[in-house]
Amino acid sequence: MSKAATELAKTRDEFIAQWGVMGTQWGINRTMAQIHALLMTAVEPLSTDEVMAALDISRGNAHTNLKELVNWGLLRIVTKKGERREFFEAEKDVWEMFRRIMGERKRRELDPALNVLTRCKEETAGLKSAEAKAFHQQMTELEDFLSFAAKMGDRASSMPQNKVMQLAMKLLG
Amino acid sequence: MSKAATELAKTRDEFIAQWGVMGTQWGINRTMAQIHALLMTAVEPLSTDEVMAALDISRGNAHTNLKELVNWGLLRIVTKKGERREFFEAEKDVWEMFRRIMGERKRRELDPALNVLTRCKEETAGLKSAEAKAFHQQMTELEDFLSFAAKMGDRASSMPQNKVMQLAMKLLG
DNA sequence: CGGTATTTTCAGGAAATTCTGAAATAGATG
DNA sequence: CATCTATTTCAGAATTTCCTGAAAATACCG
Repeated sequence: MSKAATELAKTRDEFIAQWGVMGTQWGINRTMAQIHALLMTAVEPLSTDEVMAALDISRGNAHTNLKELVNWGLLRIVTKKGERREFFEAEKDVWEMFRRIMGERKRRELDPALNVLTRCKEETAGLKSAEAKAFHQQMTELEDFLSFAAKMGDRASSMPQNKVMQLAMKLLG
Repeated sequence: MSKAATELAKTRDEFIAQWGVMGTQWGINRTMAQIHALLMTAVEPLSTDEVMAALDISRGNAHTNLKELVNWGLLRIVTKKGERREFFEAEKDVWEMFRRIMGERKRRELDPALNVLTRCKEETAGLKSAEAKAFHQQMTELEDFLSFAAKMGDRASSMPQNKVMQLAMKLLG
C-alpha cells in the first residue's frame, strides 16, 4: 500500500473509532455507530463478512447492528447479480441522514413522552387543590412544548432542504 | 390523606417512574431523570434526605445525581435560614429547561464530534486519490452540517422566547 | 478545640447492556 | 431431496454502567 493510502486508512480508522465513542455518548451503542461510520466512508457496499473483518466483531453482533441501522433508515440492503449475499450501503446525504434520525428519535422518544404527559394531565384535570393545579399546569406546559417541538421537527424534515436553509438563514441573520 | 390527594400522588408517582424510563432511552440514567421529575413537580425545594426517601435510593446515588443535575443547570441549590442543609429546587420554566439541555448537549456531544471531523478533514486535505477525496468530502459535509446545527442552537437559545415563537410559527405556517 | 450535622468520595457489588459463538432456520441449486 | 450458503436467533459470557453503604472530609457551633 502506498504512503498516501496508509495515511487515509489511518484517518478513516480514527474516524470510525471516535464515531463509536460519540455514539455511546449519544445513547446508541458503540458497534452500531462504528458500522455506520464504516459504511458512510465506504466506496462501495459491504457484506456482513467484510464488516466483521473490518471491525473485528462477531457475526451476531454485525448482523444485529446492521439490521438495526436498516430499521433506522440509515443503511439499505443492496444485492449484486450473481451474488447471493446481501450488501449494505449507507445513506450518504447528510441532510437525509438527519431527517431519518429526527424521525426515528421522535417516534421512539418524543411520542412516548407525550403519551405519558397527556395521561398525567388528564388524570389530574378534575382535581381542585393548589398542588394538583400546579402539577396539572406543569404537565400541560411540558406537553405543549414537546408537541410543538415534534411538529417543528416533522415540518422541517418534510420540507425541501433549500427552504429550510432559507428560513434558517433568516434565524441566523 | 384525602381521596384527591391520593389520586394526585399516584399520578405523580407514575410521572416520575415513566420519566425515569424515558431518561434511559434519552441516554441519561434512570435516577437522574427521576430526581428531575420529582423536583419539577415538587411544591417546594427538597433536601437530599427527602429525595432519598421519596425515591428509595441511597445517599451516594441521590447526592451524585443531584449534583449532576445542578451541573446541567436544571436544579439550583437553595438554603433556608436556620437550616444548615442544602435544598434543591428545579428550574420549572420549560423554555429555560430546554435552553439548558440544548447548551449542555451541544457542549458534551456536538463540540467533540466537530473536533473529530475537523481533524479527519485536515489530515486528508492533501491526498489526491479518488477515495481520499470522497472521504474528505464526506467529512466536510458532516462538519458543515453539524456546525450549522450548533450555530442554530446557540442562536435560538440566546433569543427571547417570543422571537423564536414568531419564527417558528412562520415555519409551521 | 471537641462534638455534631452535612456533604463528598469511592470500593465493591448489583444490574443492565452488549457481544460471542454456535445452533437453528431459511433459501438456493443441481 | 441432499447439500451448500447465507441469515437469524439466542443462551451465556464479557463488559459497562449504576448503586449502595460506609468511611472520609468538610462545615458549623458552643
